[in-house]
Amino acid sequence: MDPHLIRTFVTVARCASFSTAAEELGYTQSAVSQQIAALEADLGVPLLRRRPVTPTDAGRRLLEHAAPILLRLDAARADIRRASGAPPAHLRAGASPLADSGRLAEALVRVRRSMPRVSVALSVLGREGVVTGVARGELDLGLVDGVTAPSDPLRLSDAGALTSTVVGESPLAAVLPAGHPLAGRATLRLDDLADAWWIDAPDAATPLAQLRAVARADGFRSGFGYDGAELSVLLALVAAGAGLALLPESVARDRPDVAAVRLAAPAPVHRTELVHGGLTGPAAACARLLQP
Amino acid sequence: MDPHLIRTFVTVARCASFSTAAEELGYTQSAVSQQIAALEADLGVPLLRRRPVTPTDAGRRLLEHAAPILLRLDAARADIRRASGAPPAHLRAGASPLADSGRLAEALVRVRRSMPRVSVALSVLGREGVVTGVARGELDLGLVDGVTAPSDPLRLSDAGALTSTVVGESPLAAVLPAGHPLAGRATLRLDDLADAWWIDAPDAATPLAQLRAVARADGFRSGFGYDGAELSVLLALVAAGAGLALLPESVARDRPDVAAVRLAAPAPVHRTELVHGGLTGPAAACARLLQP
DNA sequence: ACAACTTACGGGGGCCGTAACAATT
DNA sequence: AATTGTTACGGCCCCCGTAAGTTGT
Repeated sequence: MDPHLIRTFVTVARCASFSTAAEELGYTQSAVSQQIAALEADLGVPLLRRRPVTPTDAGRRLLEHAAPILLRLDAARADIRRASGAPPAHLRAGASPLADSGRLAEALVRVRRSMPRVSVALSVLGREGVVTGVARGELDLGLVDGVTAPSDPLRLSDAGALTSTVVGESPLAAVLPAGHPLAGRATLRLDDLADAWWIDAPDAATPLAQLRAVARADGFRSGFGYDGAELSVLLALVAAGAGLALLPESVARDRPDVAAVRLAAPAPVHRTELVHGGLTGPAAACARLLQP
Repeated sequence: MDPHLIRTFVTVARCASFSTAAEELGYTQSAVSQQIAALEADLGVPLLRRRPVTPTDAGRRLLEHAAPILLRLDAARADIRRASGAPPAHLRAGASPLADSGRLAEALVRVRRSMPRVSVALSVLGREGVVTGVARGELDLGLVDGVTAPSDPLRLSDAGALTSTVVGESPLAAVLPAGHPLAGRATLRLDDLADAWWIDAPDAATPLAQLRAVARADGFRSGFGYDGAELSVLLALVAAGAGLALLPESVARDRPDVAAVRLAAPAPVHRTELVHGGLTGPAAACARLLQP
């Protein structure tokens, strides 16, 4: 189970082709063929059906394990690099779209003002992207948002030695078209919304899987997906009747075509957490500015 | 970051010696020396101080990552083996000391009675041991106990594709010597016990770290450790005044020398969960018998 | 001086590339 | 027939073992 082999296996499965994967990895397709054969021999199970190239059941299992394994490996390397070596002269921050990036931006500017020699960069990525970026050491800190029961930690994908602290919470609201029958209500219960139709927008809104976990209920069907992270697009979709979305209450203000109805207590909350793998140098200064 | 190298590194660090590790691994100490050198070259950091052999900061970081990484690798292999291949003709079960092993034993006996050709084995291990055993495929199912807030999952070490279901809960009690000033109370609050002295018995009682996490408080000091899993030994220690222990209420019955005082609501509970990596064959039958 | 880790060096096995082969469309 | 994956073979590199070298106690 050489990570090297896992990596090529993942690539082959994604490309659904030995030759394309070989090109992408800089090998000959013969080498790739041999690597897959070696992996299958090691595990004693065929992982791919050929022509067309499709993962077997065993292969699908391996695919599920591959990403976390490779991530942990990268995270370990990054963590070790952090442990030794001078604190960096730059600050790379990441934020998921619904995290309070305004506050982060302000903190970054203040850091740069007080330490003019450090270069600062901010990236907005999906939740996964932020967490994995921090884990891999590509980001010095990240602001990730999510939905949980109050006073419960966010369930982030586990990459090992990451620590996270709460930097903000805000009430959640179901966002619906302005004319919707429920739009007049003062509050709503999450359970009552399980039967509604939702927009599946894992980056721009609350992922439906997270929603089901928090509500401890199935349902939350979706017939409409949105893969981007643009809030305005999502709100336009809601207004057009594509489905509902669960968002922090504040985002729906100043839009006449949608209505936000706050969830009734006991309700899950929208929380943003600061994620990092050990704060040193400029990142530590930035983190201090983000504390309430 | 070849897993092979990580493995030897862990062994060397544990043995605090290249030569002893080499013997244990079946290599020459020269080979081990070269492997460590290769790993250090790959990471660009010294991992060990020599003479005496001691991990550096970076090495300590790697040690923390190593176990989860190697576990996940093993877990992936086990998961793939499970996915392909006939359901086994045996049933290997594990339980942590405070899990309801009586109920498990009964279920195992009934399984064996209805399927006389399957061989059954039961091991009592530490909590970690059960979870890792199931993850590695050495156990078909495990019964693990722990302490959490009600309606909160047990926080098990993450090895990937394991699923767990609740099979039982019982109230928690602080166990104290019979003559203790608090022994007469009807109930106690966990917060009030943070300043007491506790027995650090991670396998036989609630691990103190878990206690602090549930209580959301520091404290729970310890001046006395017990490494075994024997409940009678632990209760004898409590009776002798070594410290307090948090246990399911039932275990302290029939012992005149200790008193169990139930925790006042809202209190954490003692819960045992069934852990498995996909139920097939006899394991599925056993799991059905364990459902309430 | 000894114990223990490192370095030098040689052999063998594994890994990749070239090229011929096989199988599927 | 063309495309794509497999097998055969040869070279190179990596890895381990032997043995000499170095270092800290």
